[in-house]
Amino acid sequence: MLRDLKHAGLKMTPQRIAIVRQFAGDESHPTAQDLFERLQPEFPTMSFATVYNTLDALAAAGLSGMLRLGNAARFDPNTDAHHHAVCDDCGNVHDIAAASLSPTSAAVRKLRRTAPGFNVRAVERVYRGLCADCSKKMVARV
Amino acid sequence: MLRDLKHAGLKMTPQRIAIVRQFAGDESHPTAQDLFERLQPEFPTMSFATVYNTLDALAAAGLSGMLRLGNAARFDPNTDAHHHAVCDDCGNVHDIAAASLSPTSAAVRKLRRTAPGFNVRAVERVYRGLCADCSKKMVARV
DNA sequence: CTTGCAGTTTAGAACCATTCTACTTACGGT
DNA sequence: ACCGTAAGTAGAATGGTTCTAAACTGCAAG
Repeated sequence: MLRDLKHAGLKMTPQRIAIVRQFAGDESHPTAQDLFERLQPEFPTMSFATVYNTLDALAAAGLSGMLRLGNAARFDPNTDAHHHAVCDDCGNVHDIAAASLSPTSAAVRKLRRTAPGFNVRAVERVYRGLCADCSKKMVARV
Repeated sequence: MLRDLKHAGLKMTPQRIAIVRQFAGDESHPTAQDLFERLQPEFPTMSFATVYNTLDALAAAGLSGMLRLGNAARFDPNTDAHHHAVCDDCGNVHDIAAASLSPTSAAVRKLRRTAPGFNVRAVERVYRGLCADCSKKMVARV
């Protein structure tokens, strides 16, 4: 990811390197707040704007994505096509591999009927339910 | 919807009646701000909290849903199973009818593989692309 | 019809996430 | 080493949502 950052013509500042190190490979879909807090010890003077600027730059370079499920935006370093499974109870988000986000021809046909003229680019899915841990807790609670 | 409100054991206040009147059947997926502004002329003293409280009550009674696509939450009075098509350009959201939000057996099988233990309840889809109007504009712009 | 009270509304403050601003700093090409 | 400019900083500003404490009001029971 660092290599890609450089390749995208972005300057390699210590802050960016630290953010990327913290972010790349993180599957917890952290918020800006999360990343900011984790970097506090190393960069006590870092500003929120830097976290947002860097995440925006990564997104603009196609190196990361964003996800909105609650009040706060969650950032996602996984650039492979994938969907998300969200736990109704704890709110944790898991990645679900997908072959592709491109609409299937069946989806295109359906949209032609229900939303004529809409030009689909991608189809995202959110699976809602209970994650493994919370499913167990629910059983225990009864 | 008003009947359902009463049936859900909620008090019929003038504010709630006005909100429901404004909201029911609205396919624009309004934000709290939108509804608040539309009700200003009729209820100049109404508070934001009332709009949120009422929308929360409706959601709790299963009479409406919520959707998070940008900074602001959008509310959705359509309780039929459906997905959403979001325009990349103008941000407008259209409903796409769906037979059901229950996971297909294929989806359940896939999740068993990629997220073992996750207990799916519903599958929501977001179709991203350009709406009919914006598609036209894009063509015109070239 | 009156009463009581739990559920509602209100204004405004508080809170959180995000963006903006004006300024300083420092990466990286020459 | 120098310079231009991209990036970082602190803090204020903005926008959305929730909270609080006090006043009000449907509505069920008398």
